[in-house]
Amino acid sequence: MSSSNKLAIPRFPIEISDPDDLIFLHQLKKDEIHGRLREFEKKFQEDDSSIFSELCFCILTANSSAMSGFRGIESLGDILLKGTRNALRARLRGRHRFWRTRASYIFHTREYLRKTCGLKLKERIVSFSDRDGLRDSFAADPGIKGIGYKEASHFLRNIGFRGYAILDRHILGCLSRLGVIDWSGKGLTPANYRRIEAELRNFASSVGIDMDELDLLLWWSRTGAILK
DNA sequence: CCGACAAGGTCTACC
DNA sequence: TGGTAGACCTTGTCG
Repeated sequence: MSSSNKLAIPRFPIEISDPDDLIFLHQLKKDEIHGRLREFEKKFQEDDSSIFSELCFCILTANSSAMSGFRGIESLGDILLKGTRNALRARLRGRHRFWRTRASYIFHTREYLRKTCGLKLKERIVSFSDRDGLRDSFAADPGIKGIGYKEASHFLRNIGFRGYAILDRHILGCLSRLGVIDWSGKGLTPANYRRIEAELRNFASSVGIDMDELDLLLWWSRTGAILK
Protein backbone atom coordinates (compact mmCIF):
# COMPACT_ATOMS: atom_id res chain seq x y z
CA MET A 1 0.00 0.00 0.00
CA SER A 2 1.47 3.31 -0.99
CA SER A 3 0.64 6.51 0.81
CA SER A 4 -0.71 8.01 -2.41
CA ASN A 5 -4.17 6.48 -1.94
CA LYS A 6 -4.86 8.36 1.28
CA LEU A 7 -7.47 10.49 -0.40
CA ALA A 8 -9.51 7.45 -1.33
CA ILE A 9 -9.92 6.42 2.30
CA PRO A 10 -12.92 8.13 3.87
CA ARG A 11 -12.22 9.57 7.27
CA PHE A 12 -14.89 9.74 9.91
CA PRO A 13 -16.42 11.71 11.43
CA ILE A 14 -17.16 13.91 8.46
CA GLU A 15 -17.80 17.47 9.59
CA ILE A 16 -20.88 18.79 7.86
CA SER A 17 -21.20 22.54 8.02
CA ASP A 18 -23.52 23.22 5.12
CA PRO A 19 -26.91 21.73 4.17
CA ASP A 20 -25.66 21.49 0.60
CA ASP A 21 -23.10 18.93 1.80
CA LEU A 22 -25.99 16.86 3.08
CA ILE A 23 -27.68 16.84 -0.29
CA PHE A 24 -24.45 15.75 -1.97
CA LEU A 25 -23.79 12.99 0.58
CA HIS A 26 -27.39 11.86 0.35
CA GLN A 27 -27.01 11.28 -3.38
CA LEU A 28 -23.83 9.34 -2.64
CA LYS A 29 -25.35 7.01 -0.06
CA LYS A 30 -28.97 6.93 -1.21
CA ASP A 31 -29.03 3.36 -2.49
CA GLU A 32 -27.43 1.95 0.62
CA ILE A 33 -29.82 3.87 2.85
CA HIS A 34 -32.86 2.74 0.87
CA GLY A 35 -31.65 -0.84 1.11
CA ARG A 36 -31.36 -0.59 4.86
CA LEU A 37 -34.82 0.93 5.24
CA ARG A 38 -36.28 -1.89 3.17
CA GLU A 39 -34.68 -4.39 5.53
CA PHE A 40 -36.30 -2.65 8.47
CA GLU A 41 -39.69 -2.89 6.79
CA LYS A 42 -39.34 -6.63 6.27
CA LYS A 43 -38.75 -7.10 9.98
CA PHE A 44 -42.38 -6.59 10.93
CA GLN A 45 -43.34 -9.58 8.76
CA GLU A 46 -41.37 -11.85 11.05
CA ASP A 47 -42.84 -13.49 14.16
CA ASP A 48 -43.32 -12.01 17.63
CA SER A 49 -40.16 -13.54 19.06
CA SER A 50 -38.16 -11.80 16.37
CA ILE A 51 -39.80 -8.48 17.20
CA PHE A 52 -39.10 -9.05 20.90
CA SER A 53 -35.50 -9.82 20.07
CA GLU A 54 -35.27 -6.49 18.29
CA LEU A 55 -36.65 -4.75 21.38
CA CYS A 56 -33.99 -6.44 23.49
CA PHE A 57 -31.33 -5.38 21.02
CA CYS A 58 -32.42 -1.79 21.63
CA ILE A 59 -32.32 -2.30 25.41
CA LEU A 60 -28.75 -3.55 25.05
CA THR A 61 -27.75 -0.76 22.71
CA ALA A 62 -28.48 2.25 24.93
CA ASN A 63 -25.24 4.01 25.90
CA SER A 64 -23.28 1.07 24.56
CA SER A 65 -21.83 0.46 21.14
CA ALA A 66 -23.87 -1.08 18.34
CA MET A 67 -21.41 -3.97 18.35
CA SER A 68 -22.09 -4.48 22.01
CA GLY A 69 -25.79 -4.73 21.19
CA PHE A 70 -25.16 -7.34 18.50
CA ARG A 71 -22.89 -9.33 20.76
CA GLY A 72 -25.33 -9.16 23.63
CA ILE A 73 -28.32 -10.36 21.68
CA GLU A 74 -26.23 -13.11 20.13
CA SER A 75 -25.00 -14.36 23.49
CA LEU A 76 -28.54 -14.49 24.87
CA GLY A 77 -29.59 -16.55 21.88
CA ASP A 78 -32.15 -19.24 22.61
CA ILE A 79 -32.74 -18.34 26.27
CA LEU A 80 -34.08 -14.89 25.47
CA LEU A 81 -37.69 -16.07 25.83
CA LYS A 82 -37.33 -18.54 28.67
CA GLY A 83 -34.14 -17.84 30.63
CA THR A 84 -34.28 -16.80 34.28
CA ARG A 85 -32.92 -13.45 35.31
CA ASN A 86 -29.75 -15.10 36.54
CA ALA A 87 -29.37 -17.11 33.34
CA LEU A 88 -29.62 -13.94 31.29
CA ARG A 89 -27.05 -12.28 33.55
CA ALA A 90 -24.65 -15.18 33.16
CA ARG A 91 -24.89 -14.96 29.38
CA LEU A 92 -24.25 -11.22 29.29
CA ARG A 93 -21.48 -11.23 31.85
CA GLY A 94 -18.17 -10.38 30.22
CA ARG A 95 -19.96 -9.60 26.96
CA HIS A 96 -21.76 -6.40 27.78
CA ARG A 97 -20.84 -3.30 29.72
CA PHE A 98 -24.06 -3.24 31.75
CA TRP A 99 -24.57 -6.97 32.08
CA ARG A 100 -26.40 -6.81 35.42
CA THR A 101 -28.82 -4.00 34.76
CA ARG A 102 -29.59 -4.89 31.13
CA ALA A 103 -30.27 -8.54 31.97
CA SER A 104 -32.70 -7.34 34.62
CA TYR A 105 -34.35 -4.92 32.20
CA ILE A 106 -34.83 -7.67 29.62
CA PHE A 107 -36.17 -10.15 32.14
CA HIS A 108 -38.53 -7.64 33.71
CA THR A 109 -39.76 -6.37 30.35
CA ARG A 110 -40.30 -9.89 29.02
CA GLU A 111 -42.38 -10.95 32.01
CA TYR A 112 -44.32 -7.71 31.94
CA LEU A 113 -45.15 -8.15 28.26
CA ARG A 114 -46.00 -11.80 28.82
CA LYS A 115 -48.47 -10.77 31.50
CA THR A 116 -50.01 -7.83 29.63
CA CYS A 117 -50.13 -9.03 26.02
CA GLY A 118 -48.83 -12.59 26.02
CA LEU A 119 -45.73 -11.33 24.21
CA LYS A 120 -47.88 -10.75 21.15
CA LEU A 121 -46.00 -7.63 20.24
CA LYS A 122 -47.38 -7.26 16.73
CA GLU A 123 -50.95 -7.24 18.00
CA ARG A 124 -49.94 -4.81 20.69
CA ILE A 125 -48.29 -2.51 18.16
CA VAL A 126 -51.09 -2.43 15.61
CA SER A 127 -53.64 -1.74 18.34
CA PHE A 128 -52.42 1.86 18.48
CA SER A 129 -53.91 4.23 15.96
CA ASP A 130 -51.67 7.23 16.58
CA ARG A 131 -47.90 7.20 16.28
CA ASP A 132 -47.14 9.24 19.38
CA GLY A 133 -49.29 6.92 21.45
CA LEU A 134 -47.48 3.93 20.00
CA ARG A 135 -44.06 5.29 20.93
CA ASP A 136 -45.24 6.40 24.36
CA SER A 137 -46.52 2.90 24.98
CA PHE A 138 -42.88 1.77 24.96
CA ALA A 139 -41.00 4.86 26.10
CA ALA A 140 -43.28 5.96 28.92
CA ASP A 141 -44.46 2.57 30.23
CA PRO A 142 -42.69 1.85 33.56
CA GLY A 143 -43.15 -1.87 32.92
CA ILE A 144 -40.87 -1.68 29.89
CA LYS A 145 -37.38 -1.17 31.25
CA GLY A 146 -34.40 0.30 29.47
CA ILE A 147 -36.43 1.95 26.73
CA GLY A 148 -36.74 5.73 26.67
CA TYR A 149 -37.71 7.93 23.75
CA LYS A 150 -34.52 7.41 21.81
CA GLU A 151 -34.60 3.64 22.04
CA ALA A 152 -38.37 3.44 21.50
CA SER A 153 -37.86 5.36 18.27
CA HIS A 154 -34.90 3.16 17.41
CA PHE A 155 -36.99 0.01 17.97
CA LEU A 156 -39.93 1.21 15.89
CA ARG A 157 -37.64 2.33 13.07
CA ASN A 158 -35.85 -1.03 13.11
CA ILE A 159 -39.11 -2.94 12.63
CA GLY A 160 -40.17 -0.76 9.75
CA PHE A 161 -42.07 2.23 11.14
CA ARG A 162 -41.14 5.54 9.56
CA GLY A 163 -41.11 9.09 10.80
CA TYR A 164 -39.55 8.69 14.24
CA ALA A 165 -36.32 10.61 14.86
CA ILE A 166 -33.56 8.72 16.64
CA LEU A 167 -31.91 11.52 18.57
CA ASP A 168 -28.63 10.13 19.82
CA ARG A 169 -25.49 12.06 20.64
CA HIS A 170 -24.25 11.84 17.04
CA ILE A 171 -27.40 13.25 15.52
CA LEU A 172 -27.75 15.90 18.21
CA GLY A 173 -24.12 16.95 17.77
CA CYS A 174 -24.59 17.19 13.99
CA LEU A 175 -27.75 19.23 14.24
CA SER A 176 -26.18 21.44 16.83
CA ARG A 177 -23.17 22.18 14.60
CA LEU A 178 -25.44 22.81 11.63
CA GLY A 179 -27.30 25.36 13.72
CA VAL A 180 -30.57 23.48 13.32
CA ILE A 181 -31.05 23.04 17.06
CA ASP A 182 -29.77 24.36 20.33
CA TRP A 183 -28.53 21.46 22.42
CA SER A 184 -26.82 21.60 25.80
CA GLY A 185 -24.80 18.43 25.27
CA LYS A 186 -26.70 16.60 27.97
CA GLY A 187 -29.56 14.16 27.73
CA LEU A 188 -33.05 15.04 26.64
CA THR A 189 -36.25 15.31 28.60
CA PRO A 190 -39.29 13.83 26.85
CA ALA A 191 -40.61 17.30 26.06
CA ASN A 192 -37.28 18.34 24.56
CA TYR A 193 -37.12 15.13 22.59
CA ARG A 194 -40.40 15.88 20.88
CA ARG A 195 -39.44 19.51 20.31
CA ILE A 196 -36.12 18.64 18.66
CA GLU A 197 -37.77 15.87 16.66
CA ALA A 198 -40.17 18.45 15.24
CA GLU A 199 -37.24 20.72 14.39
CA LEU A 200 -35.47 17.87 12.62
CA ARG A 201 -38.64 17.09 10.69
CA ASN A 202 -38.84 20.69 9.52
CA PHE A 203 -35.17 20.75 8.62
CA ALA A 204 -35.44 17.51 6.66
CA SER A 205 -38.35 18.92 4.76
CA SER A 206 -36.47 22.15 4.01
CA VAL A 207 -33.52 20.31 2.47
CA GLY A 208 -35.81 17.86 0.69
CA ILE A 209 -34.53 14.70 2.36
CA ASP A 210 -36.82 12.15 4.01
CA MET A 211 -36.30 12.31 7.79
CA ASP A 212 -35.53 8.60 8.20
CA GLU A 213 -32.98 8.81 5.41
CA LEU A 214 -31.47 11.95 6.90
CA ASP A 215 -31.14 10.23 10.27
CA LEU A 216 -29.20 7.32 8.77
CA LEU A 217 -27.12 9.71 6.69
CA LEU A 218 -26.11 11.84 9.67
CA TRP A 219 -25.22 8.77 11.69
CA TRP A 220 -23.13 7.47 8.80
CA SER A 221 -21.35 10.82 8.55
CA ARG A 222 -20.20 10.44 12.15
CA THR A 223 -19.40 6.74 12.27
CA GLY A 224 -18.89 5.57 8.70
CA ALA A 225 -21.52 2.85 9.08
CA ILE A 226 -25.16 2.35 8.18
CA LEU A 227 -26.19 -0.17 10.79
CA LYS A 228 -29.32 -0.51 12.84
C1' DC B 1 2.50 0.36 27.93
C1' DC B 2 -0.83 3.68 29.52
C1' DG B 3 -4.20 7.39 30.33
C1' DA B 4 -8.00 9.56 27.97
C1' DC B 5 -12.03 9.05 25.70
C1' DA B 6 -16.00 7.33 23.30
C1' DA B 7 -19.49 3.90 22.91
C1' DG B 8 -26.79 5.22 18.89
C1' DG B 9 -29.16 6.49 27.24
C1' DT B 10 -32.11 5.21 30.94
C1' DC B 11 -33.11 4.52 35.71
C1' DT B 12 -33.80 6.06 40.40
C1' DA B 13 -33.72 9.44 43.93
C1' DC B 14 -34.40 13.85 45.09
C1' DC B 15 -35.44 18.51 44.70
C1' DT C 1 -45.29 17.68 38.37
C1' DG C 2 -41.37 18.30 35.87
C1' DG C 3 -36.44 18.69 35.81
C1' DT C 4 -31.76 17.26 36.96
C1' DA C 5 -27.50 14.90 39.16
C1' DG C 6 -25.44 10.39 39.92
C1' DA C 7 -25.34 5.37 38.97
C1' DC C 8 -24.81 1.88 35.80
C1' DC C 9 -19.78 -0.07 34.56
C1' DT C 10 -16.73 -2.36 30.38
C1' DT C 11 -14.23 -2.61 26.13
C1' DG C 12 -11.73 -0.97 22.31
C1' DT C 13 -9.17 2.61 20.12
C1' DC C 14 -6.02 6.24 19.65
C1' DG C 15 -2.03 9.26 20.70
